[in-house]
Amino acid sequence: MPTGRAPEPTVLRLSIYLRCLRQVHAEGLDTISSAGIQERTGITAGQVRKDLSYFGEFGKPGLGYAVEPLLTRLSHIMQLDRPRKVVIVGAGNLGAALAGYQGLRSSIFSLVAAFDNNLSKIGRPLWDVEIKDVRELPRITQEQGVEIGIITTPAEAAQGVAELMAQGGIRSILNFSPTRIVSPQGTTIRNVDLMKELEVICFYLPKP
Amino acid sequence: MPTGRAPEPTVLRLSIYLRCLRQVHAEGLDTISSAGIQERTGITAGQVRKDLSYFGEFGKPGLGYAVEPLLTRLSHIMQLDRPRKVVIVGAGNLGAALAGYQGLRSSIFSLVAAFDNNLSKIGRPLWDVEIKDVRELPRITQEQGVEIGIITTPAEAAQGVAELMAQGGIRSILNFSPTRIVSPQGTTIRNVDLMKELEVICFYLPKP
DNA sequence: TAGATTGTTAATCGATTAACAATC
DNA sequence: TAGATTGTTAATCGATTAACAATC
Repeated sequence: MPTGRAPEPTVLRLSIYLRCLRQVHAEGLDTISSAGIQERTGITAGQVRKDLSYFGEFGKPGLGYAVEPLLTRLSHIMQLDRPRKVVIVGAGNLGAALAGYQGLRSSIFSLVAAFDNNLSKIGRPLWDVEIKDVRELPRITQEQGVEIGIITTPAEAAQGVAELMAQGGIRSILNFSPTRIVSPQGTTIRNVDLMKELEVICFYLPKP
Repeated sequence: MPTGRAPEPTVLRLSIYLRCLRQVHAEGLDTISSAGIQERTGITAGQVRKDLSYFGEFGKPGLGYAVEPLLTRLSHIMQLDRPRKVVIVGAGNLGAALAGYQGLRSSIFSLVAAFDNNLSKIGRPLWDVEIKDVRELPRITQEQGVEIGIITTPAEAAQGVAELMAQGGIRSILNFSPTRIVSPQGTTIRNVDLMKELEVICFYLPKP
């Protein structure tokens, strides 16, 4: 029986299970055991069962988990069962690369606009969307019901953009700028810091 | 006195301290307390002291930490005190965006080549480097003493690329492809999974 | 010196692992 | 049924926080 809240590491793993299950499903299997998930993800079978148990009882002793129902349940738990609108702010190289992702044109996510503050970019197309003036962000996201914002601006602009996003009704932000953002009231932020990752792998370089 | 090994979360924070110290140094301060670091990073003062204590005693009671010496010491601990050569494999949108990063043309990192397996890309320039045939990777990285590899290929190619990198003497890999790589013997891999991050923020969207 | 701040120890908190009774 | 595998409990492990004596 699901007791309190699931720990964050569990949530991260949930998305790994989801990817694993999609693949297993595509392969046509309709059942998988926690041991099978371990084999494919490297996450131990006990951990898998523990993680899932935060959300309910999905398996049958002796049989394992029915792939498709579990996929459906986990998608629902992760709130990936209805389309989410996304905007990207910062139409530089990284913003453009992310805007091109097929994953942002899927049944789960749809990219509705990109924004920049650079006049020479505003009005131009970026893949299949238009680059808009960032000052229009709150209005546009409000009108369209955008729920997710991706920040790919330089560090200096990030905090201001986060606040515009909050104004525009966005509640979840993925921040790629190399700076700490103070979460506007009511928003969740996840940070992806590419230079930090690069520095961290240096630490793990073999010591001379 | 530094006892055993530092936990991984500590290493991640080290790179945050480093960024903070660089900024503080640029502002011309020459001393900072753990409380000052807390103010700028959000990491509690006690945590800061604990983290640093895994590596030595860097502060003076009553005074705090001398910024420049600490910067030097931490850079050394993180192995960021001499230049590291980097290659990128996968010259798609993301690879191109990362290859354009100024941080890869710094005193810490230098990008020496990009690789792809697509004949129409091989031989073309990508920013200031040339796109080479991925089959040449082991030879080139070996010759040039490349230590870090960045993978921005599709999932299917990632494992093979990691093995080529290992052959070429690369010991640390940053993997952006959405798949689990089994580390070749002697290599460390860090994974950055953009679609996963996007899925995870959906979990934290306000529940209806 | 007195005030400030470190480094470290002990207490707490949280997550992972091991193990097994329940059950398909 | 017998074998397999779940969900869960208890034990372990590891990281964070609180607190304070040492000391600049």
